Amino acid sequence: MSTPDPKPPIDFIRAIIEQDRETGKHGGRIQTRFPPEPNGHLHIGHAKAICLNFGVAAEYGGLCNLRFDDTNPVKEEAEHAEAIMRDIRWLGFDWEDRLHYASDYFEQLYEWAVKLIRDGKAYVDDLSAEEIREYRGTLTEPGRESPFRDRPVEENLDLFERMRAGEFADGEKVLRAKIDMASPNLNLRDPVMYRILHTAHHRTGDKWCIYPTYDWTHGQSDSIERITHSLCSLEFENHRPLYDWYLDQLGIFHPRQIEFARLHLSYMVLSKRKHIRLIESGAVSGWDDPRMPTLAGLRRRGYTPGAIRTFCDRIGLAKRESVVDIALLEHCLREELNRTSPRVMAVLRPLRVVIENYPDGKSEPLDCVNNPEDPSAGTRKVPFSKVLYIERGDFMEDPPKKFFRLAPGREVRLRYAYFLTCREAVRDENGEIVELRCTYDPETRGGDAPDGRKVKATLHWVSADHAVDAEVRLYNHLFVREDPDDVAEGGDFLDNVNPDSLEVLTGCKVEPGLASAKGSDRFQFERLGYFCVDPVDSRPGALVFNRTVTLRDTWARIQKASGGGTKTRGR
RNA sequence: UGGGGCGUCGCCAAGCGGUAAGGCACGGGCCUUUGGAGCCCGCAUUCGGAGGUUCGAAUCCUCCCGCCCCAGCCA
Repeated sequence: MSTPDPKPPIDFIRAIIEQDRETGKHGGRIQTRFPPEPNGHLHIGHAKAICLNFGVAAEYGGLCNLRFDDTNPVKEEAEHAEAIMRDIRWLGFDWEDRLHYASDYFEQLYEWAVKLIRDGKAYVDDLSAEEIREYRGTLTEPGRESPFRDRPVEENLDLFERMRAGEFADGEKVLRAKIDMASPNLNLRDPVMYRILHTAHHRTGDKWCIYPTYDWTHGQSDSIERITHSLCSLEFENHRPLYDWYLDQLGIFHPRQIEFARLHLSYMVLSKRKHIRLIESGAVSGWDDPRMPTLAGLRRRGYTPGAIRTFCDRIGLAKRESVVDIALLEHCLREELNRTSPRVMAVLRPLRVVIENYPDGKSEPLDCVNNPEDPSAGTRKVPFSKVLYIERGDFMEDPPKKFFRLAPGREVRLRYAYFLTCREAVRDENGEIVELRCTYDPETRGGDAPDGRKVKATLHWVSADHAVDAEVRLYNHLFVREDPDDVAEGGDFLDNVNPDSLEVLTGCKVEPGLASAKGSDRFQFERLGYFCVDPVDSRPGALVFNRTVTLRDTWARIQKASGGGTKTRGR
């Protein structure tokens, strides 16, 4: 009662930052940055880094920059930078006027390189790429020094200037830092600082034909921007001594780099290289395919930025490589969608129902609640009539024990409408059930029986005469295994692509109010899941919905537990 | 048999010498006009393993085992 609330646990990075604030480091100033390379698209793994960097800055009264690490002109494009900015804004973050490019620092970097040469800390090397590799040594053997390592400073200066002037061909020379060819850390074995690339850059055009490597650029870029905490993923831990070396040689502002484990998700693949292969193999339609873990794909699928943000808050932050269960992401999604999505009725696999005792030609508007989680969402009218569609999976002629939906002779409730009793299943010449003959109880309008009798199930429905047709795309996990890389000898992650990851349903029947749905409108199709209008393929009169995520489905779990049984057709 | 990291419940993750938080998943119950939502309960005598220090160890020491990263003129 009177004991003060214990401080909620914070992650190790925030702990370091809080400590730095207390000790007054940098005068308490906090500055972070998100440093993407403008190639490829952002995915949910990047979202973790974005939420961390922008989140930390916001929490501690600091600032977060957006900086494009555009040091490799052969791989980068302006259009990717645009897509990345759009994705970050969509996620809900704002870098205001702090948009930077590593390429803005090329001139400064060049001057610093000259300084290192003057100080005898860098040299121009004529070795070829292959030779450099050979000279580097191995994990267990030290490397050998290049024969060009001890060139006089004046010669290095001259050569480096001529490299910049374009006198040499690609690959002919490089500038290397002179550190230690015997270091057990291979990054310190005279790393390359500049390579010759006669390639136009998306921002600097033809101004340069030598380009700084990432390792020579990153730390100084952070320094220039006065980044106090430079957060990056684990694989850069081995590079930290190199970044420290550069900063120390230059005697410039020294950010603190802290590494954390990047995100891995079950049933997903989070690497640019693999995403490209998925696209090129035709497994998915593109970067924004709703099955892709890219922010573009998730957005099109119907994910909300808020759900992704809370997911990033809940996965925690540590140095241990881990694989987060996709169920956690889906949980965060449902949590938000449940609160915010208007309910609507849609029948994906229609089964015709004729109510024999309902007057021909009559139709009545029934009151339906838009969102039981949000009274302010109000109600709407949905037309009811003699002929309806219900979900095929909601009827079974010979139901198993725990199935309590419709069956011959059984009474159920039609949501917001009436109690309905099945009298007969009508079959076609192939023996397939094509229609149900039913009766309703006029006393149960609205869904309650005056005599107090109960039913065990409530079904969604759509009036046949009023229904609007739609196409619905059902998505399942893109991979068939939790770890897509879990393949047989010589196999490939593409072998694990789920052949049923996309199921397209046409002739679905949705309630009439949906005719005007557009953009990326989100809905809960009652009893089925959350769906959104596909922002690229949907048209008025030719609606297309994407299933964002299913509702939790106890019945499906019961079926699965009891040995699978019938395939979950209706769900 | 070089260096750098990491090993706490099925999956994440707190914990930092005082006797294992929380979330997801899972199981059970209540409630319910969504088999949804909500509510309640359960779920690590044990922290990769083995020794040791200590009144007391997931936390300190030693050894061992396992996993990840590094030999791009990628980032």
